[in-house]
Amino acid sequence: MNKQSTRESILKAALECFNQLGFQATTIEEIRARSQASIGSIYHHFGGKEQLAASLYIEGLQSYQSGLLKELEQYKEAELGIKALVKYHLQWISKNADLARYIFHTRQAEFIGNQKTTLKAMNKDSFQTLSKWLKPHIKAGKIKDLPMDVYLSILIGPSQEFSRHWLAGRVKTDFELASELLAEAAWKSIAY
Amino acid sequence: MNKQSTRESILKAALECFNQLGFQATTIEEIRARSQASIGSIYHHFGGKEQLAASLYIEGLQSYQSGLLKELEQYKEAELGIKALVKYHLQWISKNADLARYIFHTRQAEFIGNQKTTLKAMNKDSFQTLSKWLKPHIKAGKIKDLPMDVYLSILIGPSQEFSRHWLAGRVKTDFELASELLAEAAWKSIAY
DNA sequence: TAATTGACTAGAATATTATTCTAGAATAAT
DNA sequence: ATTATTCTAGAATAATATTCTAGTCAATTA
Repeated sequence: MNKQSTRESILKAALECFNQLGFQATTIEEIRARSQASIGSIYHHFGGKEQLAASLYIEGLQSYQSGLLKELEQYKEAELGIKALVKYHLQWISKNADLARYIFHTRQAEFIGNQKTTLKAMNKDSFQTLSKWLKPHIKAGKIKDLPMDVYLSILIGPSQEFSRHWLAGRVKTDFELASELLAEAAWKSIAY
Repeated sequence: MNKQSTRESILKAALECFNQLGFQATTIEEIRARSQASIGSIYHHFGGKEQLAASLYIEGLQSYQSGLLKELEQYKEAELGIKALVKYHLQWISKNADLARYIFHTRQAEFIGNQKTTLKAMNKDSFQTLSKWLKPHIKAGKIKDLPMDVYLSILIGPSQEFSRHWLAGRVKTDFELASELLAEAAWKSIAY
């Protein structure tokens, strides 16, 4: 009966609330009630509602990103890597639907104040790792040479868009099938 | 010296505030001050902070969507239509950066309560118009036949993703160039 | 083991902010 | 011209976030 740490309970309750009620409509009181923590604890651990939202966002994104990059680095071959990337993205979202709903539906600008720096660093980091992985394949003529930002948009955009619809419950297509189709499409869109 | 209607001033001030400070951090008082309206007027016109945000969102989206569909319907030919679609999307975003920043960065779940129905209707509507336009081209074997939701993700996703980065100021590539590249890519990704 | 320290919990007190309400001005309808 | 309706104002109130003081607990040191 290993009790969840208070901090964990608060994060969990907050995620529930934010997804169910939206950020602005969830009150600290509601989070307190659901997590069975005290107001004092919440403020001790997070400092406020915004920072709480930010922690949730950043910790979630971190878990997603690190997994993504770890996955990618297991592949040497271009096609396999690209497809794995897309599949990982979709898999992670379906396995962590609540967190994904929060992270990928959320308006970043909302809470980022202090954390802006952290976030930028994280993005830059994974951007670079990705670029580094791609470079040799571009040089080898396996995949097209486009401006990196256009590149990423073409590669990630469709999965991102699809996930958004799926999370919102607006998708009829089987997730597995879609995953295959999107991986294939991503590869086709950048392969020579 | 045709004075902007009070309602307009409020919307304008709210957009400014939401983009600059984020939804949660903007106070009614700040909107009142910037719009030079009274608290009473704000509540009279919109009913509350959430509904104000919702109106901004819905009216903006409406303007975007109707333009998009009107543009599309001018083209009979598949390739031209698809490319025009992508270009319109990007153009609209660059011409209406503030509104776009608000609409496409915003977390829908946030305020949608009452308006949920309105929004669904709008989406369904444009979804259908789009499907109808695509159908003959699919039948004619000009473009691939994929599940419609996967289809739209591939078509719209990259531009959406690129816009997000551009609006966040994270893009180095020239917007015009990117626009061409993305239109081309969109076409390639669905053409037979 | 007792004392000390720092992290953590509690919830009442306070401050901030959203919303309601009452009154009146401007505009439109009859 | 009179009446109804929409709109503007801002003070009064209610809801909510945050701070503050007083503790508890668990680890560390003397």
